[in-house]
Amino acid sequence: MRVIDGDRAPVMADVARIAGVSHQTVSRVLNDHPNVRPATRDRVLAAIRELGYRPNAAARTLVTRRTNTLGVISFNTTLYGPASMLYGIEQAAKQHDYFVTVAALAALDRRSVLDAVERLRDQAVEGIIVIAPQTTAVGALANVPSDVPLVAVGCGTHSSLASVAVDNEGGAERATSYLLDLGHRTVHHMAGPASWLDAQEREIGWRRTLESRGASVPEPLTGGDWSARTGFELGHRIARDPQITAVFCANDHMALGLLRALQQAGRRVPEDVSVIGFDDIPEAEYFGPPLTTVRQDFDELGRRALRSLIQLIDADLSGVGRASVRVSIDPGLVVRASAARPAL
Amino acid sequence: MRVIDGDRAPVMADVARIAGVSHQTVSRVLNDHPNVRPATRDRVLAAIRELGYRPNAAARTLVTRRTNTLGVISFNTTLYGPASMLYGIEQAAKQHDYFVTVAALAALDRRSVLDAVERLRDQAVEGIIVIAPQTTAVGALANVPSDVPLVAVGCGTHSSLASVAVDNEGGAERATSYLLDLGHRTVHHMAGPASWLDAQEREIGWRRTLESRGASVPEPLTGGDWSARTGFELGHRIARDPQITAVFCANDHMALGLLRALQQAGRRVPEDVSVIGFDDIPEAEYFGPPLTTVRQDFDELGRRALRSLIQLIDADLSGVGRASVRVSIDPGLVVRASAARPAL
DNA sequence: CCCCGGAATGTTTGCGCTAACAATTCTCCA
DNA sequence: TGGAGAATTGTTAGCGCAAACATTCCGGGG
Repeated sequence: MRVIDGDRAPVMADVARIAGVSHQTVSRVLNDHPNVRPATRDRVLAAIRELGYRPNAAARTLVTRRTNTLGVISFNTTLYGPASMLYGIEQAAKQHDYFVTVAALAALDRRSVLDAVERLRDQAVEGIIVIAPQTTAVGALANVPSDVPLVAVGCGTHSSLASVAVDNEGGAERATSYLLDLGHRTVHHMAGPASWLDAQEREIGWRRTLESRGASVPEPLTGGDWSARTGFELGHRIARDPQITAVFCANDHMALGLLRALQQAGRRVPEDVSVIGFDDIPEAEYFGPPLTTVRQDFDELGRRALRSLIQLIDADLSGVGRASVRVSIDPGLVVRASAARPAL
Repeated sequence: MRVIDGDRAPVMADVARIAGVSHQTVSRVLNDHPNVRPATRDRVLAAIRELGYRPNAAARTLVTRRTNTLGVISFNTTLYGPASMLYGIEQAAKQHDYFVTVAALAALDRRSVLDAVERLRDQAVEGIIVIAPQTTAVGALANVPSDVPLVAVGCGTHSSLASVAVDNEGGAERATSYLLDLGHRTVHHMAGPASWLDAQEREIGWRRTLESRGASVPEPLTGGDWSARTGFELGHRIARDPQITAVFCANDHMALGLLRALQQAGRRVPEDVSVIGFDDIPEAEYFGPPLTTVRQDFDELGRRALRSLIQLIDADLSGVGRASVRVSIDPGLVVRASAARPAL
């Protein structure tokens, strides 16, 4: 018996004593077992309320071997995309009675990713969602021991992992076609960081569209890192080239930088240059001018990822072999004011 | 004995058997106890590696009564501020060997906040950080049973809670003074949502500055919800009023909306109207024109909150009474191109 | 040479819970 | 009215670990 006995948190046995039943009956009430007389159940519930009893999660986990916890690994939760996905994941997890613990990645190398996985496994998460859309990360993930279900979200659909992603190529194609349809001879591309799958896929979609439409394929502008800053820097190059009439940017932030660079150079959007982004961040509508862009539903992406993960977990629990989940979501073009027919 | 005995995860006893020691010695090695002969330690570590042994967190928690887990409650992790704070918190938590589980708030009422707290307590978190800067949330928090340490971050410093926050009044004062110093007769204010403490405090700082400098205090523009959209809508009103030469916006996103509205109305920034924001989001530098704004270091805010929380937890553990932590961080003005002297 | 004291290791106990099994009550019909 | 069988409740046995206590080992001083 402890010294400070009075303020020890109540345990199941305490509840049982008050309710005049065995602790097992308390357990049955808590776990919604059938075959508990309603009157008994009520007595137990009353005792629980009276004591402010709260089941000990660790003890339960120890015997059931379930933690009801999922892990989310994310590179930079500060970006709009990852932040939204995390939000969607948490919302959905709550509904499925799972907790979500996050592991932010300090860097992107193989090592950091595996460390994060280890960290989460130490905490005995039942499954992991990875928001780390870089080739290195996806590569590292292939090495993860398969005893923990794992879903990659927004990491392209080409990897061998279970994954949920937007159809980047399709989105890029839509944007590029739209510009071509407006009458532009060709479309330039401000690419995202080469190490990101999304960037690669968007570039592929753009290139493929130009080729299939018989348009010339200009050298894409590389070196961007998704930020407005690099969009601005690369934008200067675009602003200097009067040949360029249409640009498809790999994301909205870079598009913002480009708009700024064009404005500074005195080139009007969309009269002189048409610009299309990717993501549809909430601010895109208020850029100058409002940005035409490809919409990604990050929230939905997160929810879908969560659902896939739970499928995987349930399959594991019931001993069924895992079906390799692979979900692709179709992005839509949001037409606003930054793209128009070219001047003659 | 279980049917599937072969692939059961190894436990401490397995390691002990392989290393030829007792399970307690394994425990000692794991917990860095002194008085373990180096040779023994090596044998144990080798056995651990060989088996791929991983301690069972639940079992350890059951006996130590420590989960090494912290909870973060956040309203909308999609916003730049909360997302950054969450990031800072997680980074810091990792260093202190804590896990972070998040609970996103579906709504802002008292009930949702308390539900989130309950959820986290069910998971036996050792402490909670709340990122929910609304009056209602803070009010609800006052009702939380005090057996779990709790720190509010970015929720103003006026509540009775332990808190870490930016000096909103100071920041607002800095922005307002700057505009006044440029020669504007007065400064208008596009306020944030009235239910947010930050919004209230920024408005107070703005008002106090005008009063102390003897400038007239115009009616603030209300109804904003931090979004570019509402900034745009309220912006129309500003654009129509030729008297207005300077506006202090409660945050950068609303400032973006305002810039757009002014541009649409043909009013130039900063020649006709000066605009200052609050937050310094990464994009602010690339607005048209680059936004002069008050910088909040969200990352640092998150780290500080975490440190405060850990102090609280340690105080609890060692039985010392909790000192009421209250940290205030000084925001700085970032001068860019959206504010200038008024036209004569 | 023996014994003492600390270093190193082992044994036992219990954390709070659920599963498995055992025991006790009801029901309902022959 | 007496059971058979179901419904309800109780008892026991771990889950995997760390703390408390018990034991063994070892080196050096008397």
